Amino acid sequence: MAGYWKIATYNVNSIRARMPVLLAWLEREQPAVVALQETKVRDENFPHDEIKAAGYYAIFKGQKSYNGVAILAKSSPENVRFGLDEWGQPDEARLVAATIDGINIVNTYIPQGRQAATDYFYYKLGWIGQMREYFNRYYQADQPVIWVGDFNVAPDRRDVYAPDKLLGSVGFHPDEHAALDMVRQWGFVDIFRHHVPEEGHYTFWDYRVPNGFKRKMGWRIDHIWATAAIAGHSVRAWVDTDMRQGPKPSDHAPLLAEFNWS
Amino acid sequence: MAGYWKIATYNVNSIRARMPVLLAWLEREQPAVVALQETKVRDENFPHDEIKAAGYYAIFKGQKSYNGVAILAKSSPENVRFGLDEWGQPDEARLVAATIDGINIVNTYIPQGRQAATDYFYYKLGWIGQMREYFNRYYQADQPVIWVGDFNVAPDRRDVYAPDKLLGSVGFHPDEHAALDMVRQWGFVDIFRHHVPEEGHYTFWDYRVPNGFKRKMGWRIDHIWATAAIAGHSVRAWVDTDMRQGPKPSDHAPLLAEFNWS
DNA sequence: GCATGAGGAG
DNA sequence: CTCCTCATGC
Repeated sequence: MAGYWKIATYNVNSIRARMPVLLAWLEREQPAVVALQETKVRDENFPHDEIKAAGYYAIFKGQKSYNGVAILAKSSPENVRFGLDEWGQPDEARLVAATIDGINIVNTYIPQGRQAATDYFYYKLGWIGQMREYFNRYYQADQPVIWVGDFNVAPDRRDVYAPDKLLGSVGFHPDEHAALDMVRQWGFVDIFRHHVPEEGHYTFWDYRVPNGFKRKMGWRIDHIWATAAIAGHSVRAWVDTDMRQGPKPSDHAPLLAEFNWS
Repeated sequence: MAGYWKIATYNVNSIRARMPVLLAWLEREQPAVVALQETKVRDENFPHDEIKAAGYYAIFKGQKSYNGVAILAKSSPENVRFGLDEWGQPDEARLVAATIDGINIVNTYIPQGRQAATDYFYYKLGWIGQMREYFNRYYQADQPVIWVGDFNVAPDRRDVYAPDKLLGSVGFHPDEHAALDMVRQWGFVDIFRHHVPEEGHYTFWDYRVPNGFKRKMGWRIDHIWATAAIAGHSVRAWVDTDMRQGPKPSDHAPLLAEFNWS
């Protein structure tokens, strides 16, 4: 519906490889805010001009090969912040925050974790845990805050294609669920789940699973979470799988939500 | 003109990367014979089906990454031969010969030579020298023979954008000229030169020269040479630079010649 | 600059 | 399967 304030999160898996798809989708969808993850590009190579020509401000922090986050917005972002803590982490290219249209946006690309019971996995759990401190440090739970991004965690059985088989694997592990739940309890509502209780809505399909998208072998690991102050204004949420039909899709699909917010 | 027998030579710089451009051009130009160089593909990955669907027989010999030659033809190729000598050279993916419509076609991708006074350069000179023996071994100079391909040599001052500056560099070196002239004297006419005496007609523009094509900084290193038996039937010859305007052009443009030959 | 492959990652 | 970097060739 025109007039609603719309936010999207989209793991592009390389913004440079995804530019034709991304620009066509921005043109069509016109969200007020787009949170991008895995831009995989150094800041000096970020396609700022093309984004600007599409009508968006862009704030971004990247590195070569891995990670990289950005926020695109029709209004100018304020209070821009990068990284999980104040003293610039090893991977500050995983979090970008800004205030846009009076709403506090936090966009994260949470570490993938590789394998349960590895250092990578414990690093991921610790990273998630620090998000609660992050929200405590910068916001209050009665403010309008939207936490979006690739969380690399599917919260419950409805969010993976084979919950019994996958339980305990990275992305659908009890420890991840516990860690994420601690952050949720700071004051978030899973906006997609709020509107869509049914199972089988995914945002990610592993390239290595043959025909994973067609066979509906996906994961819901990208999320839009909001505090009560704004969750009450949410109108709908959905996964945009259109671009998965076209050429050169990302392994993720965009997740969108609309709010009746001036 | 419809009815003329048309041959083309085209260094595709990877046939797989060039398929969209190549197919559109075949559809438009419909040559009887097309000699391709630098296909850069192993035989098992040669796009045989698409070529066949375009109405062409294909004979090819490739290797991974480098070299690779092919002949596409509307009529079935006979007496097919690969490599410079009978006992399968290290780089047999540089020469393919066949008889098509009664005309003996030899398609070569002559070594580039890298730097004057290196082993690579002397290898190139030796390779060119062996071409005279090759023609002696398989043909007689009064037969219809067409030698086409990327010779990696610009024969005279009209064939490079800066003859004074470039004289002595690889591709425009007196030793290359002498070697090539020995083969010419076996019995060949440079068909393009026969029709177009003017300078400044090129078939190759180094990708590394910024805007080389626009600035006309090219080389005429692709050739169609024919014995008198068939040179006398040649009607015209030209470089097709159309595809250089479109997306993803090769660093070479196709060279074409027409003959009034049944 | 534009191709190729190898090796690493997810 | 689809990205990345790096090395290599022209």
